[in-house]
Amino acid sequence: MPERYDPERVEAKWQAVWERERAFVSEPISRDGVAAQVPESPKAYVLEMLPYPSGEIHMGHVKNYTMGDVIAHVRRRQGFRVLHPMGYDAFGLPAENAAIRTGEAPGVVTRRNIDRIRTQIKRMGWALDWDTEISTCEPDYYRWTQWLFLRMFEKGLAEQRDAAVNWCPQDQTVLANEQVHEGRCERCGAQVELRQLRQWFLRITDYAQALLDDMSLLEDWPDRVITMQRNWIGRSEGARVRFTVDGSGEDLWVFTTRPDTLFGATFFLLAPEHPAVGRLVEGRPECEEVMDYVARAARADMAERGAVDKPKTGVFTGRYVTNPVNGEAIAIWIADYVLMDYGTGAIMAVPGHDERDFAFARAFSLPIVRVIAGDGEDAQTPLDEAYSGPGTLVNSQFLDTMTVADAKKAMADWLSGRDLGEATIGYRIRDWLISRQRYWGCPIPIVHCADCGVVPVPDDQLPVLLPEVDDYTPRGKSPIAANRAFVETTCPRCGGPAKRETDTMDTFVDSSWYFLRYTAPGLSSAPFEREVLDAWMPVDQYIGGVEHAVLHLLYARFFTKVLNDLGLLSTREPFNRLFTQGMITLGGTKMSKSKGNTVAPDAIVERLGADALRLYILFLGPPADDADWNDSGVDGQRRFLDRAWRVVRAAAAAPAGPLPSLAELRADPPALELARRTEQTIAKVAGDIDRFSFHTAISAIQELVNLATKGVAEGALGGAHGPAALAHAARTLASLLFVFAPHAASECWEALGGDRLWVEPWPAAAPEFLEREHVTIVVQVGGKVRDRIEVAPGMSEADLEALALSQERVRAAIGERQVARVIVVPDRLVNIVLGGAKA
RNA sequence: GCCGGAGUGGCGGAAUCGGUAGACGCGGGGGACUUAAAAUCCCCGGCCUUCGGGCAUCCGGGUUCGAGUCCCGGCUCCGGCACCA
Repeated sequence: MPERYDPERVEAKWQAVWERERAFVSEPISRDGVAAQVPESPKAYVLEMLPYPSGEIHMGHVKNYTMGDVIAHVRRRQGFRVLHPMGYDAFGLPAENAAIRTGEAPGVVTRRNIDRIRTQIKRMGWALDWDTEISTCEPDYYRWTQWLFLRMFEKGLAEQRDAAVNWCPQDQTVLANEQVHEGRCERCGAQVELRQLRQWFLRITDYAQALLDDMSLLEDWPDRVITMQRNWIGRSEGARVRFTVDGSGEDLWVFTTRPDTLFGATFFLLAPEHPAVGRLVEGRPECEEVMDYVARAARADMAERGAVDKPKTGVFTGRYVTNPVNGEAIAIWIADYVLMDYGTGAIMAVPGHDERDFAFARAFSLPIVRVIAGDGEDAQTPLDEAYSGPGTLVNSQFLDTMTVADAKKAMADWLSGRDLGEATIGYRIRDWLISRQRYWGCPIPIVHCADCGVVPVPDDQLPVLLPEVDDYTPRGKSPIAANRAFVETTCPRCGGPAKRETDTMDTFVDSSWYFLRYTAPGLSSAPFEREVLDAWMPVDQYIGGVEHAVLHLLYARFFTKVLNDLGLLSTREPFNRLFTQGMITLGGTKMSKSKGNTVAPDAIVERLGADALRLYILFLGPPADDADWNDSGVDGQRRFLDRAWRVVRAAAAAPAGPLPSLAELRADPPALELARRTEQTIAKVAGDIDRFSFHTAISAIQELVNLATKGVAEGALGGAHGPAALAHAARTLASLLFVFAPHAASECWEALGGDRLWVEPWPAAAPEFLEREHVTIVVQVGGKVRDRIEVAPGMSEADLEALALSQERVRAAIGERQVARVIVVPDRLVNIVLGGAKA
């Protein structure tokens, strides 16, 4: 064994061994022409979110994949069959934007980037099954994305419809609701506009309740992700109420969570985008002013329009609706604070009990009526602000004197009895808009025929290949629309001339099912096989960034439920346990290439090795928290590997047999101490990894190394059993360290005479060594620590009390005062509670 | 505004069930080895102190023999959503 640890040589050596011996392949995997056999052993599907192949891995990837690697290694050595795959989320805007700049095809850019990122991933030494590698931009993958889209189309879950949608003027494409933050495109930051367009949607709203209900099936997800999804789905209980327009008799429906306040509805509001607006004002004197307001609302960007503190604006239509409960005619106004995409786009305004309606009523001098009386209020108490607290109904005929809760129910019953409405549930979540007017994505497998309408491409004509184009610049429609050979086709149904759909799919569609394809990479007959899929799903441990809480993590849950309903797989939820990691920052701010404040993993690996980086990234702190990068911290982990190496080297230089029994070791206290610490470390590391406390697991290994180092340096391990204890400590050290620093540990293991550490059973602590020889009893007087005494474990309470009271320092602390009580916690402490002065 | 989370040395953090606050690491100081340096190893590092001890886990209360940990009230910071009827 060389005197110095050389990471460059050692890491290259073991990476070559793993590749040559195909150390981390999984079974079963579906392959063409091969019948898969499901082994008996329990399974562990360990998955990290797949990377976008930008060409460079970053510290977030290092953290993500290293955590997964630890779990996968431990599970494998615990006897599980493990699936730990890797792939690339390869469609998307960055490659396309690069293509627009350079003229190079996105596919060329992407495949080159994949080659680069694969090299970097391999250099980290993660135990991945490279046989299952997938890339979402390849036809053998997106063929099945199209196939799944068609299954949804058949079930009415994919549909094309006109809607007011988010348009990003920078990226020249529509966006899903989930991809807009504070009125801005989450990708480029441009202010999003609303446009009325015909687009493809997946009906995720059909699954809103299931997405809430099935949260109970999840074994371990972070609270905040659950909360974010719950808020995003935004369930609220209320009622639908039908109002009828005076004159035309047209029905306008509203959704309200407060049907109890219906007698307080003094006016009626429509969103500017509401389809009834044009009809209402057509040919009326208000028409011009109303259409002008509508046009202005359409131009305003979403962030501005949505500002909470913005003064209320609106315009009167000159029309009225009848309030169904009291027959009153109330004015219809248009107001931009009413949103077309929530509820029905129309609301009954109850200014007495809704803050926004109150502000609107004040701004336009509309009537305000009290229908709820809070504590100490009655029907006449004036309202200087909207009251939304608890109380009893007033000015509300048959609801008067009821509580709010009772009145909600009574009104819902009253409405449904007269066919004027019903209790219903509203959701905030909107259908998932998946069409994109961009090039580098999965083509939507649909043909538009003048005679047959929207026609799905038959399965046997898949994949619809993404065609070559000359210019990737988006101009409001997908660049592939310019390729006539692609667009002009024949209708699969009638054989007549037809045009292909030219929108591509949101890349989040690609990543909504990739974790299923890992069980059948390259299978040409189906996206996956149910038997093999069921042998792996659900993912046992999923790890990734929290930024996907209401994007990928919601979409993947939706897909899984749809596929379950289609009978394609058995599980209702894709990810049984989820861990969301914190960011690695530099100087407290997010690392970003554009700001130039990044630390490249490559450079660290080159200087100190992958193992030091892997250790450091996990040692930084609790992995769920953000953590700040510190160069000298990695140096510290490199030094730790050197210390571990020296301990192993000392052990290898003095070969010894197995660890003697506890009884034999008692004759050699330094050896016994090391043996005990070794077993304690085994117990602690396993427990810490189970609770994702990698940094304390590494600390424990460091403590073991420190103790062994000290023993070697001081020559304390020269006794009868010293060499055996040292050898045992060194072997255990390598065994535990392996899951964090697999290269160095494999080399150490080999030097100690071991073979293939990655298949070596995970160590179990010998219980007899975990029992302590003696325990420190803390002696408190009046709750303050006054002394510490060493005793054998298991000493009786009476003996402990007597011993504590006999201590000189304790007696001094008690002084002249009286002992009122003595609390004894066996093996831990004695607390002497004092009363007053001695009589 | 609503929802979620967090406040512990110079720094990252530990204390898993209410029982020794500060493990492990970084940085700092001292020592050994060396002609010297690097590397390595060892030791010391919360604050105050009349050297008895006193005070210390964001602040103020409370429960308890005992609180970083539990309860109530505040402050600060981070994240998510936000005119959602």
